[in-house]
Amino acid sequence: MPELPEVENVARGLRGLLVGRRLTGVRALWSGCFEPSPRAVRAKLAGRTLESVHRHGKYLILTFGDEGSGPAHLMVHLRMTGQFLIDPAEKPDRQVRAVLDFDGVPAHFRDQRKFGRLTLVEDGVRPACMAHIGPDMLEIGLREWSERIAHRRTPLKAALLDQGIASGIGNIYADEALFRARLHPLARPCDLDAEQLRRLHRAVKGVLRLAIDHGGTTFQSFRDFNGRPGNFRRKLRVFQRTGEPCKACGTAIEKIRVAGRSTHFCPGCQPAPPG
DNA sequence: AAGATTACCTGAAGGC
DNA sequence: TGCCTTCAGGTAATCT
Repeated sequence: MPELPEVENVARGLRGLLVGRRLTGVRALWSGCFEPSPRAVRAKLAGRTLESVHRHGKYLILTFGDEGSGPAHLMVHLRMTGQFLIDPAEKPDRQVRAVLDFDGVPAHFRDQRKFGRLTLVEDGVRPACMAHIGPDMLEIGLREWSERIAHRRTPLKAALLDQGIASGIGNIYADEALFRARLHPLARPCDLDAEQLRRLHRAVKGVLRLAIDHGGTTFQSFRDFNGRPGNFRRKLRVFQRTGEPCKACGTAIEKIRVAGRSTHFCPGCQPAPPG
């Protein structure tokens, strides 16, 4: 389940191995992952050189140069199960949806559940799928973040997952950040004082940075560009630890449902909000 | 208007 | 063994 730390690791891999190479082939094994179509992506990008790889929230932005018309971009969202495997030893398996060839180096876009998308974006056009996306969670400062979240009445868990407030947090790191900030997932942003907001902002950024350093979290499907799993899993304090003792206080971790998502917390460290 | 629900998909896991 | 149901989570669209 790629969230910001996993996507950041993918971005670093693509950047290190593919920038400066020419996109020599675009093969669709499942055409549905290309927007608007494999044909359009091929027509616009084939033959051009990958100039940069950026990340914004959970999006990857591949920018291609050469050609008089100015740069063009391929925006990638891995959604739930997407991965990029660079120069894999094996041929594409049944879950590989696209192969991008970079001067003989194949990049397999693999995605079990077909939710991921590779979207062609013309330069200067703000793509529709980015229109509602807020600032990247690693870039946003306490003041701006507070302005965007502090008036919300929805549960904290839902607010953290709202990509319009700040982008990059998913289910795993939302739970982990709330634990580290000692805040209950059902507490409301509008009820937090300045100190609690500061603590949460710090906890979110801290857990994201730590996870990046550990190569992300792997449950079933996340792999880095070499096919290696991330090893942040052993650092998790609450996520998928239902019934196990809290590492801080020993209380059994509980699982509830918030905003339609499974939510893990420690009742001892994260006391219920009043009401 | 914001919160909740469903659709999009596939595969793993659990129940019987 | 095997069929059936449930669950997993990111996001857009649809409903309340």
